Amino acid sequence: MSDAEEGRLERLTGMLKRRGIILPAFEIHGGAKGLYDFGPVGGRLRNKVNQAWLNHWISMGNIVEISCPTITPYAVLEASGHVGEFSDFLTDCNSCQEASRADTLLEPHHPNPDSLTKDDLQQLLSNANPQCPACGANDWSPIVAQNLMFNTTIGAGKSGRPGFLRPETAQGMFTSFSALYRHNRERLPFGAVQVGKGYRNEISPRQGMIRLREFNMAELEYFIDPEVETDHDFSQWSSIQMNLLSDNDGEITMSISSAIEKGIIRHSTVGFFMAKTFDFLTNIGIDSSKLRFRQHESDEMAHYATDCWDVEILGSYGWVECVGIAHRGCYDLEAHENATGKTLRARREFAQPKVVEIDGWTTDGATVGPAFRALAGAVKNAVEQLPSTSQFPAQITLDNGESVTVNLEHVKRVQRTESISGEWYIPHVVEPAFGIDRIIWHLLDHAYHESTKGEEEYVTLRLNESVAPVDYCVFPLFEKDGMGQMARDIHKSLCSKSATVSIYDASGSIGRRYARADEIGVPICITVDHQSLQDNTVTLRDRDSGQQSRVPIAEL
RNA sequence: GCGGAUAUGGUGAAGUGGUAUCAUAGGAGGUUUCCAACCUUUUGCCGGGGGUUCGACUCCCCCUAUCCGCACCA
Repeated sequence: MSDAEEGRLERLTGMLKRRGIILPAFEIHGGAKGLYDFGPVGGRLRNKVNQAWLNHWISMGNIVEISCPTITPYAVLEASGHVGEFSDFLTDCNSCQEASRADTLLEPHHPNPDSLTKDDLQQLLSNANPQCPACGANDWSPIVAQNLMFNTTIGAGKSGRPGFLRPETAQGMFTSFSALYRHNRERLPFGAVQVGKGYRNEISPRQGMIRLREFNMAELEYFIDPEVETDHDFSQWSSIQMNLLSDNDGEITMSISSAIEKGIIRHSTVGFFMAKTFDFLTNIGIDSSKLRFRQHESDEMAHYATDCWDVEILGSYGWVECVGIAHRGCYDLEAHENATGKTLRARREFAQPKVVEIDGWTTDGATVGPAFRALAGAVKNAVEQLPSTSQFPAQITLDNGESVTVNLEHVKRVQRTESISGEWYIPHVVEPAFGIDRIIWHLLDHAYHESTKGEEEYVTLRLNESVAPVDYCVFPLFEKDGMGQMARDIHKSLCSKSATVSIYDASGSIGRRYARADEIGVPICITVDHQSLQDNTVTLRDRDSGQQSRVPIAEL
């Protein structure tokens, strides 16, 4: 970063703090790393970005909003792979209190302790009871999962269950898949969105808002049938050249639809959400020339993804990943199915029912059971694999390698015709995941505009009006002759409109008040002057151009 | 986690072993017919904890936070 850019960054963060947009949290107690407050101006900014995000997706018509807890039982994140991928298992030496990684301690006792579940590690630790490398004792506390997820205990005392604060909102969408599927009348594609907090106990939070320990995230899970080629309409983006950083082809500029045709974007639904994401970001004020899509290299991909594009935005900290659009395949639903034994599937009806001729053998339970006892199940499986032409008695090799003699009395001929109308499958998921704090940072960074007025430094925050925290400022030119009262009345009537925020300000010169409004990005200032008293008009002053126009109060 | 720098009103800075100065911002009043003007007045600061000392914002130790490298990063 150059000195000039560093100076700008310092002035920007100073302004954000001074004007109550973004401030270090708990500062009177010394502060806390990676935690920030959105202040009296920033709180509303955050809310408007969240709302714009929700509206953007819900308006697609087949996307619903849900809200799941941030406190998440251990089993959920174990199933999703987060416990294995995100945690180290630690145990404390009860003698010297030194913490050690359980998998490291157990390396002499297991070929690959890193691959073990927590319960298996605990078992192995209890049995092997290795020496403490620090003090030589053999007395270990119970294993706890620790590191990138915040541990907690759900419930008190012996009934407490281990859990975590969620590291992403996505899992809630997967665990409530059945309700979503039913709500959507069992038809795909559909999506679910969630906006909320996520938590990661980062080793080293840095760069202000960029890496946080508690952060605002917004995720969309879009469930699709992998066998249906969806025909997305890309016509509205056909003339927009996107900046793409492809894994194989490097830096290229082309439309989303061409990138899909050329196979650079590997899935058209991923491409569709890239285009929709481009719209969202530019609609709220991200500079499109400072936005690019970067494809993950295969070795960089998260443990669940099969194709992934990040949206990176250029700001004071360089190119920063702000959105990830991942094709997660069936990874998550399958993982939760395997862990719970519940069905998380959708049904696909065949165009023509499949007619299946079944012609073979099965076992007669009444004779096979007593004859083969524990092996009866394996015998059944083996017999059902036999061709219809088989002769009995027959010598059969079971799955476990054992050989048995099956007589005619043990088997039954099976001959029937079945009609199968469809099948169950695990939907695939395309997930656009947004880091709201990082996006807000870049909105502010891109909007922050320094100039000089005469001798003085002048700051304008050119926020898009869809996210500007304050919609209007109302100023009486002077607070006398009834101008003050008239301005107050206008202010009150603006405040009474839903989703409208107005500030009344009568202190300081009019220029000073405009400057204060410009600094927090108020798009329109309304001024009551002497003429207002005569004809009930006021001046509207545009933030970016400084242009004024006169309109009747009734038309505000 | 390692190495380096830093921490003084809301913000930006100065300074001293005897409780602190300046600019700017904020409040109140005045003045001004539209872009940080002016006058009067007022509020507000030594990151936290130990130690040395008659006395510590200042010297020493520890902690916390911030910034910059390195490492980590779904």
